[in-house]
Amino acid sequence: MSAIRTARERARAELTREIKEEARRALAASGAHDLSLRAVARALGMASSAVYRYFPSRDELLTALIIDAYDALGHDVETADGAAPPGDFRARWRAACGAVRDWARRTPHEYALVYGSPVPGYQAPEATIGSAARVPVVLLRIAGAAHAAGELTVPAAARPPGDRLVGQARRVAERLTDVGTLGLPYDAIVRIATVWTQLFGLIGFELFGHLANTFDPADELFAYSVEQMADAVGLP
Amino acid sequence: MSAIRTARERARAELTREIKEEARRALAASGAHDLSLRAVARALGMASSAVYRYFPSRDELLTALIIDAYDALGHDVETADGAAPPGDFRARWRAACGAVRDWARRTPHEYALVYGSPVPGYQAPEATIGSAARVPVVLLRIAGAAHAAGELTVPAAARPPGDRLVGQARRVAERLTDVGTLGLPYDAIVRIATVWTQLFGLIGFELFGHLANTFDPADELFAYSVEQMADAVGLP
DNA sequence: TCCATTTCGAGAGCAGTGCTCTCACTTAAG
DNA sequence: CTTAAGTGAGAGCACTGCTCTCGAAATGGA
Repeated sequence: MSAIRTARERARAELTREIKEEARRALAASGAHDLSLRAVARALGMASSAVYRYFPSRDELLTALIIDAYDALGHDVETADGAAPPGDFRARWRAACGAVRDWARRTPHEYALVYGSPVPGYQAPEATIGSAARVPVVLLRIAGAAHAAGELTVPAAARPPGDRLVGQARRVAERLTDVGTLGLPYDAIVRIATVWTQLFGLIGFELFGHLANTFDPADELFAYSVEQMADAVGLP
Repeated sequence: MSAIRTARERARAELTREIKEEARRALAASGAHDLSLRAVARALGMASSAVYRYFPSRDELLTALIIDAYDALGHDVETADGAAPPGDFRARWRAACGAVRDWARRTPHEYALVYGSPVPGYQAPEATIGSAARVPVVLLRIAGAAHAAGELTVPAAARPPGDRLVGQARRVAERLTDVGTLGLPYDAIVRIATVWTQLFGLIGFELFGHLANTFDPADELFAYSVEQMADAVGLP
C-alpha cells in the first residue's frame, strides 16, 4: 500500500477501480461467461485496447474480481460473527454461516465465479489464498474460542482421523496460530474442514438449481444443516 | 426409443453420436468454456453450419453432454453399489460415495459442467432431472434397505426438522416410493439430503482447488467424511 | 417408375469476441 | 529542456456462434 504521488498514478488507480466496477456490474447482469472486455470498455467510453493497459487479459480481470469477491464475502462473514454475542458460540456459528448464504444469494454470479467451475484452465494465483482463507478462518476462530472457554466437545468419531489427515490438520493449525486457533484439537480442525465443504456444497446446490423441485425454498434445510454442522464440530 | 428404420435416420443417429463424442473429447481436453462448435465440426470434417442440423445451438449440445454425464455418473454409482454386499450397508455407502469421487476425478471437466456453475443462463431442462436423480436415489436406496433390515438408527438431532422441511422430505419420498425408499423416516431423508450436499461440496472443493495447500491429497479427508456422513445418516 | 417433398451439407456472411500492433500524444523524470 | 515512459485510439488478425441461401440427395406417395 504505497501512497499515490503523481496525478498519473492517481488517474490509473481511479480507472482501474472504474473498470472493475463496470466489470462487476456486467458480471452481476449476465455472469462470467458473457463478460466482455469490449463491452466494459464501451460502457466506459474508451477503446477496448486501452483496457489492456490496466488488465493484461480478460482472465486477469476476472482474477481481480475473484479476489474482491473473496474479500467481500470474508468481510461479511467476519462482520456477522463480530455482531453476535462473543460467548454464544452457536449464535456466532449461525451468523457466520448465514452470512455466507446471504452473500451468495445476493451476488450469485460472483459466488459462481469464485466457487463454481474455475474459469480459464484453472489458475490458483497466490494472491487469492489470503482472501480465500477468511471464511474458514472465521469458522476456526469460533471453534477456537469455544475451545478456549472449555465448551467445545467434539463428538467421538466412529473412526478417528488417520495420521496423514492429522498431519494436514496440524499444518493448517500451524499456519493459522495467529488467528485464534491456539490449542484447537486436530480432530476439531478436521471436523471444521468437513462441515466447511458441507456449507459450500449446500449453498452451491441451492444456487445452481440442484435442489429445484425437492428442497426448493432451502431456508429450512439450510437452518437444519447449520445446526447439524455445529453439532458435528462440537459447539454447545 | 423407437426403432431406426431408414438409412437416413440411421446416419443421423450415427452422426449425432459422433458429434457428441468429439465434443466430449474437446470438453475433456480444455473444458466447457473452450468448447467450440466449429472445432468439433472441423474435427469431423464437416462444415460448421451442418452441425446445426443436429444441435440447434451450442448450449443444446452442452445440455446433451450434461444428460450423458449424469447418466454416466449414475451408472457408475449404481454399479458400485450393486457390487458391494447387499447387507453391508456401510460398505455400499462407501462404494457409492467413492464412485462419485472416482468419476469426478476421472472426468473433471464433465463434473464441472454438471456440478459447477451453470453455463449460460441455465434453464434446468426437464430432460435432465431423471438422470440427475440417480445418485441421490442410490443413497436413499441404501438407507432404505438398512431401514427395512431394521438397522437404520438416525441419530437424534439437536433440533428436529421443521414442518415445511418434513413436508419437502415427504414429497421426495412420495415421488420415489418405487425405488426402495418405502417407509424411510422423514428425518432420514433430510439427513441424506444434507450429506448429499456435503459429498458434492467436498468433491467440488477438491476438484476446483479449494483444498490446495491444506488437505491437498484429499483421500483421507474424503474417507473420513464418508464415515461421518454414514454416521449422520444412521448407517450401522 | 416418376415426382414432389423433406432433409442435408456447404459456403458466404454478419456481428461479435480476445488480443496485438502501430502511431500520436501527454506526462514524468533527469 | 529534453528524453523516456506511459497512455489512448484505431486498424487488424484469427476466432467464435449463428443465419441464410443454394444445390444435391434421400424419401415416400402416385
